[in-house]
Amino acid sequence: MARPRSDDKRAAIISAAVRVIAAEGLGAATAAIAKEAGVSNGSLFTYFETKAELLNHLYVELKTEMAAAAMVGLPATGDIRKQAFHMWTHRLRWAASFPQKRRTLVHLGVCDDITPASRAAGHRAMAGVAALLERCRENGSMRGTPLGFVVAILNAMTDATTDFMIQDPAHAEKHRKTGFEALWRMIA
Amino acid sequence: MARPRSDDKRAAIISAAVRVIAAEGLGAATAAIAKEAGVSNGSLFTYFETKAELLNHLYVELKTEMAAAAMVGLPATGDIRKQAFHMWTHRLRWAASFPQKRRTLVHLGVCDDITPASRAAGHRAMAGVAALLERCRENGSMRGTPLGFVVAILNAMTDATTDFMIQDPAHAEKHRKTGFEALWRMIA
Amino acid sequence: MARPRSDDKRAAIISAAVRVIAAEGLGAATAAIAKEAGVSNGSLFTYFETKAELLNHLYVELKTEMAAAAMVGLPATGDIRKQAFHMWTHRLRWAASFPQKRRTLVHLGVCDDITPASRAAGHRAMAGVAALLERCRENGSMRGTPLGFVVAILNAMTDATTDFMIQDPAHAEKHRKTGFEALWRMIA
Amino acid sequence: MARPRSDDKRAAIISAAVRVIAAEGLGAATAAIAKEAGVSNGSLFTYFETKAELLNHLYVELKTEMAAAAMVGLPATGDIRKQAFHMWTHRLRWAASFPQKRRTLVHLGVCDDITPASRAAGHRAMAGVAALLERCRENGSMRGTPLGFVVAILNAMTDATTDFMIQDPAHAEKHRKTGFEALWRMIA
DNA sequence: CATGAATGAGGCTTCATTCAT
DNA sequence: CATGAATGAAGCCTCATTCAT
Repeated sequence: MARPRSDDKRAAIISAAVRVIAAEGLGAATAAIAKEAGVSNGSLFTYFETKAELLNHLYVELKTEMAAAAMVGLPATGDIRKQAFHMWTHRLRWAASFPQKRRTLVHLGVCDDITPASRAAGHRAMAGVAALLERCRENGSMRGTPLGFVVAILNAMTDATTDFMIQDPAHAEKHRKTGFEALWRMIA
Repeated sequence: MARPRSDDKRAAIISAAVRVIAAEGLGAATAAIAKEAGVSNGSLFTYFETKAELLNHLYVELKTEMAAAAMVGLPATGDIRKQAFHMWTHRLRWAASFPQKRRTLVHLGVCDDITPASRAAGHRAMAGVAALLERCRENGSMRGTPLGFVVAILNAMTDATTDFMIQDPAHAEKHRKTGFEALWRMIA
Repeated sequence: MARPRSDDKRAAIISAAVRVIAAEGLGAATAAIAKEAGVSNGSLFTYFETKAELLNHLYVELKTEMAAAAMVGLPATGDIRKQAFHMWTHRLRWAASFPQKRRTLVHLGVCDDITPASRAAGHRAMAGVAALLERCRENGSMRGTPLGFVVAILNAMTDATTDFMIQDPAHAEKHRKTGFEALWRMIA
Repeated sequence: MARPRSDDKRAAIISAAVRVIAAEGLGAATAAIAKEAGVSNGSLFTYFETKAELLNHLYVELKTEMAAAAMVGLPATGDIRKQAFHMWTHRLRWAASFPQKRRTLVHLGVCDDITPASRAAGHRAMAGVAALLERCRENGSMRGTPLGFVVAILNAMTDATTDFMIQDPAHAEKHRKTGFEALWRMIA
């Protein structure tokens, strides 16, 4: 039944795209991505019909991975603050562990080619995070405001903290804590 | 490095660039910008030797304008919280009044062509804001952390709040206040 | 040169090619033809080693079919004018009944990939028509000129008449007759 | 006022297109045309925004030139048959003198990129020819039929005759006459 | 200096054909 | 043999930048 479409190759393209886009920005040539993936120029287009489609998949995939990383191993029960800190820590750890992924995600966040559908998928991926956040703020100062706003603030805080951890890696650990305290003061 | 004749023309190019980049992203063609500015194709390059140079000037100019807008009419004396709120309000107002400038600035924030020198200039433009912030947090919970971190958080909060005011304009006023309260809880 | 298994599949490809080329011109992708034929991408190339080969077969086949259609049911004896009119009518009817075939044939008539051999085969397929024409003109004004020229004129007249019947279908019947009278005046 | 758009260059592109398309068909690469015209790749697109636009201009230009050639030096008065023969002769002479132009025109006649507007312009260019034809047939056997049909027949006859003159150049002169007699019998 | 034509290096995508399954 | 993924050479067109006028 012919050579089946290879999941490996698809994954190779996606991960090559992360590397190349992190290095060159969204202007990165599809040819460069294909080469980095060890795949022919045209093959890229059997996996993604269009550069925009590749970008959209990348966006959803990275956002999903990030959200999953944030929630992995979350203690099912226990102090809500502890849970929130777990999420915060894991999300920052992901950003620190995969700086190219994060950088690419930042690029994609501003990219005009990302469709509303992809943005929506990104939001859905964050559902778990949002739910956790909801419980954090349900008795706190932000109890009245739309959850979306709180999520936006979380994202912004995460980005700022990450940026600063990268700029000043010597005190990364401390910045992580400071960031969380600030966040907690805000929402709880 | 003779200064080109017309400052008007230069300004026209910059403001055209804002409009075109807001609409089309950083991929906007220099020719499109020139046309929007009512200037010839080639003239653009007598005012900016390179597209990258134009982008850098744009970045610094917008960042400076934004910072200035935030500080304009700041009551010289009086309650620090009131001053901070003034700054917060004016900065958000600027973002709301010039959505294209804001959008362009977001694009430029992620652009690889912006040099470290330009980023530094952007920081310098924010000196007044930073000083105000310093006074806000000098007795607060974030007293120990680098000022840069606090500035980063302010920027992130501003962006998130602006995004949400745009998404949900019906309650823009309320979001502005909510955002400020959250910010204040964090840093003061 | 083992004959491939399925004559059906071969026929499916040919008839798909007619449809696709009629719609998209000679630039039609082999993949599109294969898909329309319900056959895999690669299979097309076990039936026709090359796109050019497919086009050549198509050319000969259509030309042959057209010639056969023109001669089918030709009264063996009787008035030569009546025979000629029969041929004329049937040929036009074929063109009207299979507009895609005709359109494709027109495209192929100008295609650089059609070999002299294929053109020759096309001529051979027209032998019956040519013989009939020979009898038409043997006592007429064109008695001295090469038969090939007369055939060329017949073809040209057929094309022009068909074009006009398509353009102005309300009077198709009348145009057919007008065309034949004109032809007859010319050659008989 | 900058280098003005050069009519020479434009003409060079058009005539290069004729040569290249005559040789390679409509699949000819724009790059090949540009090279043949002694012009850069991209320059072609300052003169014709699109390959299709080039093709359309080519079509109208060639059709117009052909029609003009047919009518040039037409005796204003005198025998209508003589006038028709003059037109016939000059048109065939044009086809013989510029075989590449004719060949390209044949290609373009079947090209899907030629717009209805261009076809209409082509018809307009043939207005003089059509008027002459009208006078030829006004008392003849085709007096009742639409002029468009008669024009179509003329074109078809011209093409057939040209083809045959090319195939059998030894008797070109004779074929021209034979063709005209046949035409005259048909329409007059 | 202003203008806009000229340049040519790429960029994205398509496609005939090959080849692993 | 059938299948459809793989390949990579083009193709069309865009664009930053240069240069003739």
